[in-house]
This record gives sequence, C-alpha cells and structure tokens, in this order.
Amino acid sequence: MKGYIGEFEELVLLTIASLGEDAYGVSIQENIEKISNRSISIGALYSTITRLEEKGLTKSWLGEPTQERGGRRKRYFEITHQGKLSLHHVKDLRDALWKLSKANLSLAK
Amino acid sequence: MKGYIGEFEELVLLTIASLGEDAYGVSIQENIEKISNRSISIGALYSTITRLEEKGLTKSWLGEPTQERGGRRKRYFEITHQGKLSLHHVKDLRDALWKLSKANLSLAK
DNA sequence: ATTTATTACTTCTGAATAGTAGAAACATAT
DNA sequence: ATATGTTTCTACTATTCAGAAGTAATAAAT
Repeated sequence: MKGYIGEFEELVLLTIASLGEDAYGVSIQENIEKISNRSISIGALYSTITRLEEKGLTKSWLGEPTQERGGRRKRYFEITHQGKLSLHHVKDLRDALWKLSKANLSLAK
Repeated sequence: MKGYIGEFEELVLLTIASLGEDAYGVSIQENIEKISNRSISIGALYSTITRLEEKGLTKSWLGEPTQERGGRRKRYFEITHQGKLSLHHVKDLRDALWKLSKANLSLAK
C-alpha cells in the first residue's frame, strides 16, 4: 500500500463527489469524459474503484431495477469520510506548492 | 503518449518550479520530502524526470563543479513552457471539479 | 600520486497503479 | 426464443513508483 492516491484515483473520487446521489459506473465514466475531454475505459474505472473501496475511500451498494430499456441493476458509489480527508490532503499540498512557485509558473513571455 | 501527467510527475514539476534556480536531483528530493512529509526514493525521482524530459515538460543541463568538499557535478532542471501549460491544465480541471462538488466534500458532520 | 570523503547520478527488481478487451448479468422489444 | 441495449464485472497487460544497491565525479588529506 502506497498510502497516497494516484492521478486517476483522484479524478474518480472528485467525480463521484460531484455526482452526489447519481454516481454509478456509467455516469461516472460519462462525466469524466465530458469534463476532462479524455476518453476512459469502463474497465479502468472499475478496477480503480475496486482499489478505492479496498482502501476505504469509497463505499457502494446495489440499487433497485429501474423502468428503463434494459440493463443490470446499478451499483451506486459514495465517497467516505476518509476519502474526503484524502482529497483535502492532496489539495492542501498542491495549493501550498502552487503558492510557492506561482511566480515561476506564469505563462507570460 | 498519454497526454496527461501522473500524480508523482505533477509533484515533481511543481517542486522544480518552486525551487527556481536551485532545482537538481537531491534538492528536489529533499524539498518533496519536507513539504509532503513522505519519503521518496531518489531512483523513482530520476526515472520520473527522465520521462518528463522525454515528454518535453522539463529540460536540464550540467552545472559547474562547486567549491564544496567534493561531489559530482549537479544536473539542473527547469520546467518548459509546455510543462507550465500541463500544470495549468490539470489545475484548471481540478479546480472545476472542486467547485462542482464542494458541497459534497465538506468535512462537517 | 594514492587514498579517502562527499555529493550526485544510475540501474535494477518487485509492488502499486493505470489501462484494455471482452464476458456476464439483466432487462425490454420483436 | 432471439435479438438488442444497458450496465457490471473479470482477467490480463502495461506503466509508474519505492527501495536498495551500486557507479561516477570531484576535492581534501595523506
């Protein structure tokens, strides 16, 4: 166990949080693709979520069948308190580094 | 080529930027350990920097010998314009996601 | 000139994270 | 019952990172 979260893990956590009540596999995938303008595979998403759940950063449960065209029951995801702590932690670190290096990161010529 | 940067790559880029004129292997390592309170391996750092340089996000050159007790010449690193763009890009994405999910990430009970 | 100390860089292996391909489960429509 | 749409899940491959060990370059001490 490495103890910190990877780039994709963080992206998935943030997306789950932003989706609130409607976070399940496909909606998470679509949302990431929409906001990051990058296509991600559903398999990569599930293996990442499995890892996040093993680390205690997310939890999940099966929803009830819906009236739609078809499809298996959805598995809904939610970020845990520990997951929120992890996100705050990496954000604080990055904000601190940005503050320190702001002058050196200007895009002006 | 993946097109985006990983967690550790981002940390290294930010640290190089924050160090300005004095960014070389050992100083980068020490600074990351100091600010993130996590010990990083010098080997992982060098392989990551090699990758960043291949992607055009950093550049480097050998410094002159110094007046110290001994020791090999330092290799100095600097972030390129493209590297800055990458950092701004991931920051913008994260800021947008935080904004969207702020209410769901509160730590209050 | 040879040895020794110091600083920095490089290589290698195993583990953790990221990504791919496609099968399986479930539901509706014809 | 067969076909089709929607979602989840599994097995496999690739990339990145940690940790340990070692190599290279430089200068002081002898």
